[in-house]
Amino acid sequence: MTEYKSDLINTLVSRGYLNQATDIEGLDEAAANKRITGYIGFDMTADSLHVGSLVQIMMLRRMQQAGHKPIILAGTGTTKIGDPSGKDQSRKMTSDEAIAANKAGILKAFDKMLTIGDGLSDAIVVDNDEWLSKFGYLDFLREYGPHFTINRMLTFESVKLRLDREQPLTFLEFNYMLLQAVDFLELSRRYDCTLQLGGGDQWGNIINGVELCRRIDQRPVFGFTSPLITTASGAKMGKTESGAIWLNKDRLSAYEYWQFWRNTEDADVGRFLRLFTDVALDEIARLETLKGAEINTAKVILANEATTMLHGPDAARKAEDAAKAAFAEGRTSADLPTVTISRGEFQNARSSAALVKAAGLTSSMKEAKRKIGEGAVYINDQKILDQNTLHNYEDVLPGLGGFKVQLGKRIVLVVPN
RNA sequence: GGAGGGGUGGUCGAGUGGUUAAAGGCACCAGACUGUAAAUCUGGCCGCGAGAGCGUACGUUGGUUCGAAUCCAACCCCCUCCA
Repeated sequence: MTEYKSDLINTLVSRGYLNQATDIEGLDEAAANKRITGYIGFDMTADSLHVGSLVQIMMLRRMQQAGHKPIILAGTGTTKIGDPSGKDQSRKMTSDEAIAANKAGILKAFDKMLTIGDGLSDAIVVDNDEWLSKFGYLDFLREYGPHFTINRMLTFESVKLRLDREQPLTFLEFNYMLLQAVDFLELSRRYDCTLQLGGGDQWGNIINGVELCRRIDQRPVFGFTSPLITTASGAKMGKTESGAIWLNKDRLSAYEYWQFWRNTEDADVGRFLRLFTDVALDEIARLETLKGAEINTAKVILANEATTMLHGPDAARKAEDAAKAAFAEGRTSADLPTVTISRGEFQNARSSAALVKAAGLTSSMKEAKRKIGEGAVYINDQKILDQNTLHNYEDVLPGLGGFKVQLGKRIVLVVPN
């Protein structure tokens, strides 16, 4: 493997973040000689990011760890347009109010993962609405239009995908790449930002920015993208039917976040440890070689590290304890996800099926009953065979005040009040 | 504006008057096996009901018919070609 001069590039490459980069030697040189500033833009399309964006956040973190300065670009302006990259259909327009609310939610995760502030390598948050919303149409066209040819724009993956599939690509979306290119130019001027990072699907958008900076300001800037992270079995990471793995606590509890990492496939453990934790490379190399059931210790480390980084050490420890109690020792801990139900609805008892449904483990009574029939349900560690078994409120677990309701490996504490 | 094609369950995609809650694939959930893994096998996968069954559902709204996702009309949306 090539040795790079800078800590930053060495780290990014050796931990598996490199997919493509423009002039990596030039970037390496720059990063070796001075503090550089790099940014990643985030869409404000939901009120929380999910693990799909975690690689991106980690890259900013790696920059910070290496003493460089990360910029978190909140894409309020660009979200008003909608990035067509990697999507075979247009997104619905998001209202301005929703975008503002989403921004607040999304920024919470960055507080945990990065140091944000005024220090030399502290991250800063910038919003592209600041400049994008100020352009007049004619001014914008005259200023930037001449630097882009339709011929070239048509060659980009995001555009070709739509055209090939005969899916509509609106003029609105077609403009997205110009706006992102202008973002890079603005950031390079305002903050001396010389690096844009992003996911693999951002390559086209990024090189447009790199080229724009060179054409207009003759300023050499760099682009760097990460690979799309899939699991060893080929699935897109972090998207299950039961819901995305959200980064915000109010969307997904620390316990469930911990469980997500704990359930990593064997074949992914090493790669994920490198990407998503700060564990040293030689230690990871050792953990990877664990065979059979022993690799579970590596998964626990992965879960603990990842959860600590996002939700803090206390949350991680509680999640680990709760999991250990539930799976290894058959105990029940108060740190399991909790659902409250109202006693009023039922006089003195609830059926097993009703508890499973109330716990949110199934979406309907019907399904709850089915699962009971399959022998998948345990309540207070008793296997339930009859869906009509009644559970009196007096039977809640002492000390916890709730029923432990388990469907497969998912466990929820259902507390009547 | 003109001509043609199309809108089916989470998704892809069959079905063109009754045997269709709607084939099949994927995704997803659970069980078995295990190590809270993968692979494999099994079951499930609109809702309510213990069940017979009932209620909703094939872009929308009406209509024809004993009976429609399937036929007709109007409307909405999408695609292709032409202007």
